[in-house]
Amino acid sequence: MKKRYEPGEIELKWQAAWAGNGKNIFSAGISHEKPKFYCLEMFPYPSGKIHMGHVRNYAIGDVIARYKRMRGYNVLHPMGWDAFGLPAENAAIKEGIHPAHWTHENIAYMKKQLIRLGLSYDWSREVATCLPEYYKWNQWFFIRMYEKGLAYRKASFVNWCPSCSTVLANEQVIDGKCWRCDSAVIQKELEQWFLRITAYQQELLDASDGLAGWPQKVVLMQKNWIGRSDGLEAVFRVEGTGDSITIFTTRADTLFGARFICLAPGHPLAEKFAEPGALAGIREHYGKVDEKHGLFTGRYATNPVNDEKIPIYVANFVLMEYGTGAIMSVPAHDQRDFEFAQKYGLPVKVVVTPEAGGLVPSDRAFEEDGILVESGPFTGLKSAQAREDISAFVEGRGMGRKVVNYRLRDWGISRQRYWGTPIPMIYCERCGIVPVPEKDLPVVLPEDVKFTGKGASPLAESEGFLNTTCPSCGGNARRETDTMDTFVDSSWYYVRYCSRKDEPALDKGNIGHFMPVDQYVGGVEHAVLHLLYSRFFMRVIRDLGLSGVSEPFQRLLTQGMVCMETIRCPEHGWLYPSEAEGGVCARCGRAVERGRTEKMSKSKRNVVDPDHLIKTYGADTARLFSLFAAPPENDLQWSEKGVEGAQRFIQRVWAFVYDNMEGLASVKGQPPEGVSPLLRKTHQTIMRVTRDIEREYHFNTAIAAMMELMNTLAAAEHGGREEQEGLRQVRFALEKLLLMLSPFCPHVAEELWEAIGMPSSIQLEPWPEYDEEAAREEEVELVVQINGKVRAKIMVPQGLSDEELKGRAMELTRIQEAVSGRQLANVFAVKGRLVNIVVK
RNA sequence: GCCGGAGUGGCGGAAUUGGUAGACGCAAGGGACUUAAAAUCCCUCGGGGGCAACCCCGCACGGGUUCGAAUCCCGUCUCCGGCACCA
Repeated sequence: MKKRYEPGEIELKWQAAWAGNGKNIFSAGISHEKPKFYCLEMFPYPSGKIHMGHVRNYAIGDVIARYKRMRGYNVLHPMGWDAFGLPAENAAIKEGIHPAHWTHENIAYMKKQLIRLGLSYDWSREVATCLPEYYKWNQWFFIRMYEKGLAYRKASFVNWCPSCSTVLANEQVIDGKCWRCDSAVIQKELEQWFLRITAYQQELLDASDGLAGWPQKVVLMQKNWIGRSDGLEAVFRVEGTGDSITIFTTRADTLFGARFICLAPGHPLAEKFAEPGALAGIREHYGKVDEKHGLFTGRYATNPVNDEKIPIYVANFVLMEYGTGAIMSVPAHDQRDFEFAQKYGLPVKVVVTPEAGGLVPSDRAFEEDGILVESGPFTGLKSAQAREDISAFVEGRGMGRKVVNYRLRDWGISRQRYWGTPIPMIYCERCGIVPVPEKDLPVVLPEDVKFTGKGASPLAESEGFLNTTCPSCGGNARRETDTMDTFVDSSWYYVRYCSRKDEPALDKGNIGHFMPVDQYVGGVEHAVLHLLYSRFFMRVIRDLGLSGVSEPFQRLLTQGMVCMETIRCPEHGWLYPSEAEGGVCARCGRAVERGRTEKMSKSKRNVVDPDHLIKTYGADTARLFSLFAAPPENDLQWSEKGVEGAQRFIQRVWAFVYDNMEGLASVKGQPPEGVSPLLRKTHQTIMRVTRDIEREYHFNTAIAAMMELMNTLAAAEHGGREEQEGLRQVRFALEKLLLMLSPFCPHVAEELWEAIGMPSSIQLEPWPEYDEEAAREEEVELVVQINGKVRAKIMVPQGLSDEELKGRAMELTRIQEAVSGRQLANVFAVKGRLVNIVVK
């Protein structure tokens, strides 16, 4: 053992040992002796290099995996690559590198980085979604779904990102902008393929409440995204045409207040009733959050509840995609209708008044529930009751029915790009749409394509790909040239991991053994994207008979972002820390401004390069700091000084072993016999660390507890060193410390374990047990309060009764003085460690 | 606007079945070792008062419940996240 701790050296040594010439000690197989534990982290997009967010995500997952292995589980801990996507294609356009080449190079580099971090993955299950043997199964799922009516094609207005030249799903539009590139999204009408996630909307919603191991925040976001609302569909007959308009409302209680009808510009009757030129004017404003625009059709409709005739308008703010594409407008009780009515001089009729009394405001809509007025036989009812009764009344007249609407839309998966899974469909002039037969899968991406970045997708220009024959009639046909949204790839990869690369992809036995994922770890940014799609896919997989599991992820941990201070030069903008040494800009010498702490990003230059970090401090330190600085679900503020502090702790452990080598060796294999503060502290630490890991993975406090044990150990070293029993205790404490440290800092734990003469890998050791009896303090500090204020602290023996504690407290001189001359009202004793004396 | 979550030292964070506020770490100050520096080790470290034993004030702010509140309840402010013409 060297005196100096050299992380680079020992980390490479142990990484090689773990990989063990092809026989990775972390590979998992089906086990009948051990319970399984499936630990999964979100796989990365191979963008080139890993970033600190990955380091944190994977450090968290690795501690869990290693901890569970020590606890006797058969741990499945795989890793792979979310390898399709736009950056590869953009690189092809810009630099002329083929996306496959670019992607595989990045994977090779990033895989080295992950191995260098000492992450305990089973690489025999590695997937890359861009490989035909992987995406074949995307196509297979697609065809199965097509057969079941879960995949279908339709024309609709879609979210279009002009910069990415592709369609985006609703979930991928953030604040009206593209989730990838931030460009403003526009609406465009296109034919595309959809997956019918809405077939599972109610099941997904119902099951949400069962996601006990998920952050409630994420569950809530999913529920809101599905957005169930219960209401009434009511039929309004159009005067003199024989047409009728069905509207959807959640406020049947306001039906008597309906003053006009609004149709979406895309509604069939809007086209029938409105003059085309004027309608086009309204359509221009459709889907935009701006002023309301309306057009009177000249027609009137009859309110089914009181036969009142009200005018029909076309309005830009009514969405065709939700409900029926038509609404009744109640300006008194809906702010949007109120604004519309104001603009077009339409009447307002109040039908609900505040329950507490008082007037309905005249400058805005009164949207709350209340008491009905001027509502015929329903006048006087409360809103909730009126909704029921009016709905029943309309239903009874055969003019409507109660319905449930959802905000969730089907998932549009067509992407007009090359680097994705080809949608396995063929268009035949004679037979129409024909799926590619299973024996012809995969439909492989052609290699010989040009990436110009202009015009249509490269696939549409590849003659060899485009032209094919119809599987059904053998005639000329052409292929679908759109590829799948890459979220399809990631919706089932956790199922693929259940089988090794050399095993069949969807093996029921393997899936049955390992699914569901016991612990999933990743960023909260996927709360409604990937996580909802995966829950949908898992149900499809279940309904295809491949698994009995409905929920893919038993427990979910969403880790916070990695943040760092930003630095700005008034002239040169954002600076890297290295460009601002001494608080001045390296280029112009002006004083820099220290900005707020924000998520690490290249554009703000507040990034730390993992390669550099590992080179300087080693993987163990990088891991330790990532886990120590904050609990996993919080944002983490990166701090170079904090990293040094983490390394200092490792060095202290190292130096302690080095300095005490002889003594430690002399008592090898001799367990301690006596009791001592050090032994007590050791048992207490095992208790705390175990509890902190089990309880919500609070690694920061677990590490703090280990630091405390190290502090105690360092202090104990000086006393009684000659004595053999003392040495036995020191060795005992140290062994336990190394065991507990090993999931966090596996390399240094392994090295020191070997140094103190342990014959086999620390990875194979069980997690240490604690003895509650041995952890108990002989004496406790008794806090004595008077009227809730601390007035004394004394040491008393463990286990005194409440009465004895009160006695001990009362006999203290200080307490006597404070109490004398006042009336004793009450005395409380709490948990054997606090006495509160109440005096008046 | 609606729905969530959070406000604790100079900083990251501990302490929640109501019971010693500030564990652990960082920064800062002082000291030891050294020719010197680094490293290491020791001490101090929420604010105020006092020679001292000690006392007062402090968990965003204002109330309340309680013997006792960072923790429970009501109100206010600020910050963060999600949704956003979803009828």
